[in-house]
Amino acid sequence: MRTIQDVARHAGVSISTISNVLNGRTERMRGETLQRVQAAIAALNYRPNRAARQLKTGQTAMLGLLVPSIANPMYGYIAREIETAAQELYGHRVLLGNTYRNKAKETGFFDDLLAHGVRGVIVISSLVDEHHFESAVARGLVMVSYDRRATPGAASAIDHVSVDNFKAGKLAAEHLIARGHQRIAFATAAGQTMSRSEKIKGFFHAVEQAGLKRQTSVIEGETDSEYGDSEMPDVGRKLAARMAVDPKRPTGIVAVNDLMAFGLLAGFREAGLTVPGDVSVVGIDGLFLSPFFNPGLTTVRVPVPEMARTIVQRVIGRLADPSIAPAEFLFEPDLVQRESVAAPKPTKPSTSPTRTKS
Amino acid sequence: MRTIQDVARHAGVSISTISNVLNGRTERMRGETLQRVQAAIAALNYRPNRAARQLKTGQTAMLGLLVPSIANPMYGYIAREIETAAQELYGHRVLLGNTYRNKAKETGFFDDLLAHGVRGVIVISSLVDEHHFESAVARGLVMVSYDRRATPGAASAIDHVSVDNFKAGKLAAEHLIARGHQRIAFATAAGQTMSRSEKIKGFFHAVEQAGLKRQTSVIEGETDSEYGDSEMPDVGRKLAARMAVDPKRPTGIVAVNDLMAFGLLAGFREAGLTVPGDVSVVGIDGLFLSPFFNPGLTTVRVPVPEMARTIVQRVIGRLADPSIAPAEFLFEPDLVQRESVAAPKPTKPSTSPTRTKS
DNA sequence: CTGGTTCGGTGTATCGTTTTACTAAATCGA
DNA sequence: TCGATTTAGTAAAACGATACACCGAACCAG
Repeated sequence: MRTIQDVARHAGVSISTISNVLNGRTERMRGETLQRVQAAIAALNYRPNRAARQLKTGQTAMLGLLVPSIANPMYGYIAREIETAAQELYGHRVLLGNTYRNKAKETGFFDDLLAHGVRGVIVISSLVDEHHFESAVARGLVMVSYDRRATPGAASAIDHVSVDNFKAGKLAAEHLIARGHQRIAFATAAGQTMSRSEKIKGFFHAVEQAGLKRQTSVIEGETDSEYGDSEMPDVGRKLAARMAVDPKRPTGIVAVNDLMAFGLLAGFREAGLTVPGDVSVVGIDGLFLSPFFNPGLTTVRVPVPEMARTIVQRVIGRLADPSIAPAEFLFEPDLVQRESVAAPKPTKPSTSPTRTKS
Repeated sequence: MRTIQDVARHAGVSISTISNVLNGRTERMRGETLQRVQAAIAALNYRPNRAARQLKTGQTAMLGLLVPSIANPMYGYIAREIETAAQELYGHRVLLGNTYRNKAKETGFFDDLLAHGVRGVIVISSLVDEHHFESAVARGLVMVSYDRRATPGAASAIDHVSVDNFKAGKLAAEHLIARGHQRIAFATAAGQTMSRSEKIKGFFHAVEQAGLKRQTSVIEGETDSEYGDSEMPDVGRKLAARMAVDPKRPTGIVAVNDLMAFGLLAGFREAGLTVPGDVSVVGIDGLFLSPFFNPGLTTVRVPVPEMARTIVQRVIGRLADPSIAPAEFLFEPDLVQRESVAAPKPTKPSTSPTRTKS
């Protein structure tokens, strides 16, 4: 590897001059000198040593990205958009860490980022205890969090960019209600996270507006899905098996996310029920795989690319100007209809068949 | 952030001594001194500055990981296993880059790794031209490649760890043949990659053994799937639509990967065909989502966690000892049976119905 | 002619470590 | 008791960049 010294020698100028052109201070020199320096850089194929630069300036063009598990296709999608935006828009690289929703792993990641001189970090986490976040911020990290609303009232040191989960839950429930469902449920994994409870609030809001409150419920999987990927469809499948044997089961279900919806689909099928014939299901996320399931999954889509751009722009922006105050950004989800929702079968066979036909 | 100076002052020793304990040279000092230093480190919550250390030693505990798209669940899975192994087994962090199978992006990633002082890189790529890999190795990178066989004969500067793709294709075809299929096909995207052609060779090997060669074919999607994720199921869906209208279509299909198989499933369903009733399909990969499709996808599983550990162990090992020669590692895939394969329907309706019932 | 400004650069301390000498004190063998 | 070792630790020169303070020459107004 070439050093700034080599370039200086090759161009016949001092290293200060090289450094000046490297950092855009070209107004201080003759065009001819600039040319010579640039020629030397090109000739030697010189790239500044980032470690040296970082040691001196304390800055590095790297961002940390912490996800529960990159094997979860939703996080993979978000990560791809974030990495691409960071790279193409701002020339930053990203350091990835899987946390498995484990606090020690998250803390360890922050330690390493700090040690590596990385000052900007994007976190996707749903740990309820966010104390270690605040302490990481106190130690100098600029943090933006995905899909994790600020605790209302509490002034946060962290940017929050999330989808409007309340609206997502509401949209899903309203869709079921509009199709005529009266007994609906919200299916989720055990354990509360902020985004989950927002979705549930929105879901109940729609239900109450329709006067259906007494007939609706929240159904929780037996275990929390620790990583948020492989286990999630499994809890959906088990939930469906449980519901299938209940004669008073809901006719329409909104799943906390698409992965759970996929599991629900499989579970109902295995129990001999058809979707949407016997039961309707709507997901939340809008995974690229959802149209390929059978039936194609109706789901509430999260605008991932726009959110990713905002996230990256916030970290970089606040890194450059620390006086910018943390803020909260909310994005609008929208419903995409496919084949997993239909009108419910009439509740009692004794009801006049004309009502069904109307 | 504390520096080694602060610790030295706090412990009442020189910075050399601190550095010595940091680097395990504890045999050169009294136990009492060691204790004092450790206490000081703990008291100040000191972490060595990696940039400074790297500037001095030229080493950094970071690995590069280059994937076509982290939104592809298969790459997400591999990435998770690699990151976890690197972190837990060797304390290394990973720098992620999406390449979109674009040569300029790959080259740019190598440049940045070098500039950041990262010397070990893991690449998942299927670009046919591997010249830029060799040149990156020449510039000092230690590289291990996933699922990309070495070009036979040519001594490579790169480690290759892959699944036995020949066997994967063979296993899939044999399964179809064992179930009685006589007219089978291999479905792939346009564009050749090494792993694709190995799979096809294995596929044909099985077909020839069974004497079925004349009736079997390779069916190519119209466009290459540029990223390897969202587009892949789409080409499968279109392929299925095309096949569905062909009266002499194959009764059994092996898909180049699970994502394409998912698309095939959806495409046949939309065309009014049932799987496995009208046509059987088997995938390759063993994605965690494959059991949740309808029907559950029969697929050839690749042993990702074991491969990930080998990959990481190779980079780290060769980084530590440059005299180790690059090698090739082949892993065995295995078939996991689910519901997407059945015996074919009898070819002609005029055939005695007793055969069908038997 | 002279003092002040630009212009076009350069010298060098510094960032936080690592590591190769080097040294003062203690111990030891004969 | 003396020179040689060993023990326990330290001094200081890098690593490759940045940026502040400086400097000589040319120019210019009065």
